[in-house]
Amino acid sequence: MEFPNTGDFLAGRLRDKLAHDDLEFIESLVAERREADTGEVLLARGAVADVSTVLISGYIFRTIQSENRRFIVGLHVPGDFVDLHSFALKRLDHDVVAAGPITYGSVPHERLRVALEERPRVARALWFATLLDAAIHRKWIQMLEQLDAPRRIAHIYCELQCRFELIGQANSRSLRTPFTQIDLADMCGVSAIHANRAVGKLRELGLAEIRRGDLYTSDWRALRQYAQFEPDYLYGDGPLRFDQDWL
Amino acid sequence: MEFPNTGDFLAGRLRDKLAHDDLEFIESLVAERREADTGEVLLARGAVADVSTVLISGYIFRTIQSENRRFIVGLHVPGDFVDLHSFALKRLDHDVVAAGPITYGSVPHERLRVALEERPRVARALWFATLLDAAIHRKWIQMLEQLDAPRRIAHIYCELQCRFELIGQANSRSLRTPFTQIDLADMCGVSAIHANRAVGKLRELGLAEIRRGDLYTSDWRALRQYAQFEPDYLYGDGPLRFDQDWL
DNA sequence: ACCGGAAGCTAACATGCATCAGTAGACGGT
DNA sequence: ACCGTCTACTGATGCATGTTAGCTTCCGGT
Repeated sequence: MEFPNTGDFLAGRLRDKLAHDDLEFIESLVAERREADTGEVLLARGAVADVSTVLISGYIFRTIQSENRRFIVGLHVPGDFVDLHSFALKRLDHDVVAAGPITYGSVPHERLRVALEERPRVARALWFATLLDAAIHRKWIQMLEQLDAPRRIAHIYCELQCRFELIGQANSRSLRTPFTQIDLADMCGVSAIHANRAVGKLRELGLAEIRRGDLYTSDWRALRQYAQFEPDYLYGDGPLRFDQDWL
Repeated sequence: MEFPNTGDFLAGRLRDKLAHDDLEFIESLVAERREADTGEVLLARGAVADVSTVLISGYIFRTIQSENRRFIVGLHVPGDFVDLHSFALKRLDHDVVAAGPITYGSVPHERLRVALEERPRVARALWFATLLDAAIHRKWIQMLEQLDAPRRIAHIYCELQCRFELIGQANSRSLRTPFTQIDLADMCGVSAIHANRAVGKLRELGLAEIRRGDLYTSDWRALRQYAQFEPDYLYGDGPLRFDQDWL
């Protein structure tokens, strides 16, 4: 799960948005590299932190815990800053949790503060990252308003695949995740049993095979069409494409 | 719909977060004051703007248009900056639309750029505003994953009431909006017919009466409890309370 | 080899919601 | 005064999803 072709471990979505020395600078912010395992809470709702976290390998959930049930309201891939807001908001409204085994880096807020003042391009890139998160949130809202359970699951995997493509880590025929069907259910807002039915339906339709979280398909295009997935909102290529030159 | 007790027309959520001269400064950014009516698109998906918009009175929807249907993915009240992202993202992934008659102010990006450089406290306040939007998005995701239609409608009104309280514009027994039942349906991801039944159910339960978008209730507490509404995520008072001193 | 727990899977029934069809009142245009 | 359109409202039917219960498979621990 390391970044290929480079020693950079955190370039992620920022890679082609920033000059090389800015990337190196961001990496130099990381004070420590750590590991965590399934279910470990990196930052709990309401807690105050003096570091922010960047995901290096694996997946991270944003979850909101209610009385009976856990809801997954966001999902992160390597290269994402997962709690930049803890810097600006002081306390987070939700939990940040490891989904499967991960490695991550810690960036002390003090270094972040200095960086934001001295490197305007870095500041903009980080702002872009939080706005991208919001765009993804909006897409999830639409997805929940519009799609039935099998399409929601397909959409989530399509989004993940696309985000991996954007950081150069996608495989063409499979997408490995440690998600259980319960995780999928909590992302889609359906019961675990129904998530199981939905997975079955995708298999039945010949669109995708999901086993132990790993998705296998021979036809991403068909899957994307079924899920009504349109990647514009990720600001990669296409009509909404983001250029750092803009700012 | 003017702000009470002051000539300030845009203090909004920022009022108690900033010193008076910072507030005056933000207001001085507004180059022009305009009006718009139901359905007018202030900023279309994919369009490039050289101004950002602050809502002065009325309501604004964030919408995503799909082939057959419109989805409302966000909602704004007076004092909100509704397209700060157009500044940083260049192009927006969704439409910004007037919900009923509104007045709004336009802030040229050039002024914004200067302001962000020269007034760090203002920059932080605006960053806070975009992060607050993201927190509201997350709550909507949870709401859609967790609640049935009547509770979703109740939750939306509770959130609005709370946001008006935070800007000092709430009435104790009623909440006026120009929303049609179709609007409510598009926010909740249900059909207009079902939105109608949901409104009927709230009336039947004696929790609230919704007529032409206006909600009347004698017991906000009961309504909040029914909708499982907990206002933490709005970063007003309470455990997550936001202090500008933090940064 | 055995056990126990977690994940995946299935069936049967109950509820939420969509869809289709249709009615009634409000409103603006002519 | 009339018409058409938009919004609110109602009933009937079918699909999507929740709930409960029970079963299997896999896997780690002893």
